[in-house]
Amino acid sequence: MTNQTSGTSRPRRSAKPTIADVAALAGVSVSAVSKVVNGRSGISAPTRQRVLDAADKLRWSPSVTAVALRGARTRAIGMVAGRSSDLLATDPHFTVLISGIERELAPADYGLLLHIVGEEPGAEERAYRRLAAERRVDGVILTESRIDDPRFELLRQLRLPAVLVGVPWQADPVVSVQAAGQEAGVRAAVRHLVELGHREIAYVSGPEDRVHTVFRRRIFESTLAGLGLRPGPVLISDFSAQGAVAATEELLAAPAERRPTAVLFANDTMAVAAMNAARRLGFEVPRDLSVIGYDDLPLGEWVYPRLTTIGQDLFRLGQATAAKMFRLLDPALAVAEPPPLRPPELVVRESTGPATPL
Amino acid sequence: MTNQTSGTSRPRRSAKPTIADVAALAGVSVSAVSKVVNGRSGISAPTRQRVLDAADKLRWSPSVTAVALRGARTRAIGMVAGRSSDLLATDPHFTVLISGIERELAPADYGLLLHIVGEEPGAEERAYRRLAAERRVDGVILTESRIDDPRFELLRQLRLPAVLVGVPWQADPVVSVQAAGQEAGVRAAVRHLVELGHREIAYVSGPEDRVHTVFRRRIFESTLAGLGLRPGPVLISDFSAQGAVAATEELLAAPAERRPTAVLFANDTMAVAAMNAARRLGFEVPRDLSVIGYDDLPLGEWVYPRLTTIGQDLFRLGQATAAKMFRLLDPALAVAEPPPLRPPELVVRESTGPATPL
DNA sequence: ATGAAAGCGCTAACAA
DNA sequence: TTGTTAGCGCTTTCAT
Repeated sequence: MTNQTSGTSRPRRSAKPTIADVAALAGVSVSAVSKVVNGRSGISAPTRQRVLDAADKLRWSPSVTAVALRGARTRAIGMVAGRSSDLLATDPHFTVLISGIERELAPADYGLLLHIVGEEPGAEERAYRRLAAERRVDGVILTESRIDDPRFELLRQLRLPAVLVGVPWQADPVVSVQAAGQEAGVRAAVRHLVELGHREIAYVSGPEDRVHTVFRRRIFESTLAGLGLRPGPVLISDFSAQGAVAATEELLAAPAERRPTAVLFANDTMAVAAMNAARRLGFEVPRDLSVIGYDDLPLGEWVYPRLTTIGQDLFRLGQATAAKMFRLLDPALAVAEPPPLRPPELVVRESTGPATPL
Repeated sequence: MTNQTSGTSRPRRSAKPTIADVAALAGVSVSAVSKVVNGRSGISAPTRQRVLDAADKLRWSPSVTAVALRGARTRAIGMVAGRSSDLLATDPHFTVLISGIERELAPADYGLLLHIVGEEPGAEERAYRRLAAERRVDGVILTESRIDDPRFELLRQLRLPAVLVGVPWQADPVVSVQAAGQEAGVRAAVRHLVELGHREIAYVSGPEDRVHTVFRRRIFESTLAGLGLRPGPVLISDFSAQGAVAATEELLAAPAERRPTAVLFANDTMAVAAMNAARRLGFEVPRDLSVIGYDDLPLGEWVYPRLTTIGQDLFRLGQATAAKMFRLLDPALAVAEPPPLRPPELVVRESTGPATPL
């Protein structure tokens, strides 16, 4: 009765049930159970039902660990965020993206394994190497495409399936996800400002090694050129609020005739920080300075004045990315086609207004 | 030569190396390799070195999957966020906390498996059940303690080690992490306002089923009572910016003699949204209304006016939580003692000022 | 000090 | 249709 001898029989103590317990309870073999849970053929209806009942009763579901070891999927996707936590805290960009990814992963019973590494050189590479060596994930999602991104080669070498969120640089050998017509947003923003009479328009960009940053700056310049205008000052900043404040101070310190009357920022957080900095310097938005952000985060709705921004649906972008990953790993995983991506578009609110003549 | 017969020998194709490859290269047995990587005794120095070299050369590290199956750790901690993604996007609270957790997990080679589930009833429970049934994680971190939190019983039943971030309700049977002296923050904030001459002080709290919310409201009320004052209006809101805006509109709509001259909010995001809402209604902060937030997120530094808030070091709280989890799972994992937690303290900036006499 | 071998829970070939 | 069994990569007795 109180025996605990080896594999004698079924009365397990109280540990987690295994496939063997289910098989025993259903009175079938383990392989029968396996076939049922994996939807393989060659199982009679009554048997299937008995297995299902047993599994249900025992609250059993296959151990991902064992399945993974067996060579199949780990049912996890990795993501390495190489940003300082401070930046992460300021800019919800990532959070929204991750939420979108999750929304797609969850129904497929996939998890997201997150690694937030600092910006120390090598930290990111180490994280990917470990993910691969330990066979922890089926693939990784990359964000913030970089020019000549070293991660692509690394991942190829590591044989880790990867999907990039956003704009690839040249013919980068990694699957990427983005809406067509990326240039629409910045283009519309510039036109909007020009229509409002602005002639001296500044651009505050993120670090120059980021693809999207460079890409957008080029659109900015070419749109202006197409309108026969010359671009105002272009400042390279980081993505931080402090960076935006510093840039704003610099821009507004210029003599009035060279001072920009409008600024485009690389993200909403920077734009909002800039509005506040401007006000602190005695400039009123949008009367003295028009400001445009990027991303259309909820933030923009409740600041004062409400932020005019270039909207992209990051949540949906996350979804699409995860879906692409599924298609890459195993088309059977991609249940439903996610909603299509829309190009970024200008959301006009209150932070832009007519240029005030000097 | 071109054989691919079974376990004949070593010339693996190009797949990931296994412990056997390392053993072969080092000319030892697999168990020797295992002992070396696990720091077991009974290995001579030269052997250890040969193994290390071989592992290094092959860029091998143990498969977490196999280790986990073997019954040891999965080297992953789970976290289920039961918030709408919109709230997540607005309030970086979570992000900072997660960064802190990560900082502690990473050196121990632990990953964070994140599940963002919506607010549909049952979604959260399902997520935990799956985490447990699939044996995906060694333990879970819980946030946002709730009154009579059903998760504790669930997790106990699931035999899933859990650590709670923040204030437990009564004698909840879950390990929890928080700094001593939680009441210090709100208490100092109330005193600060009273010293500035405010007598009609409002409180806008989060949902009433949250422990920290109720806890803070009580401190608010008791501090005021201790000062011989009666609390102003207490509004129950959600944690959203919209909620804060609505609450502010309600508060400011009151006739002047009953209108609060200061408000405490449940978090920084709400406070900032409220400042903007007030301005939109023609009230200037802090002249007409003093505003205090909670958390001390970076946001508060660059809004205008700069936000007075109750600071708690969420990053460090995350670290401490992960450390506690390690201690719970296996004291050997807890490498260094994390820095001690400090009680929340008032950070006075620009959003609070003297009460303007009627 | 070192190695052989038995599983951990599962899947998939192969038998029956 | 059903069951038996050999591993997946690793750790851990138990021999040697």
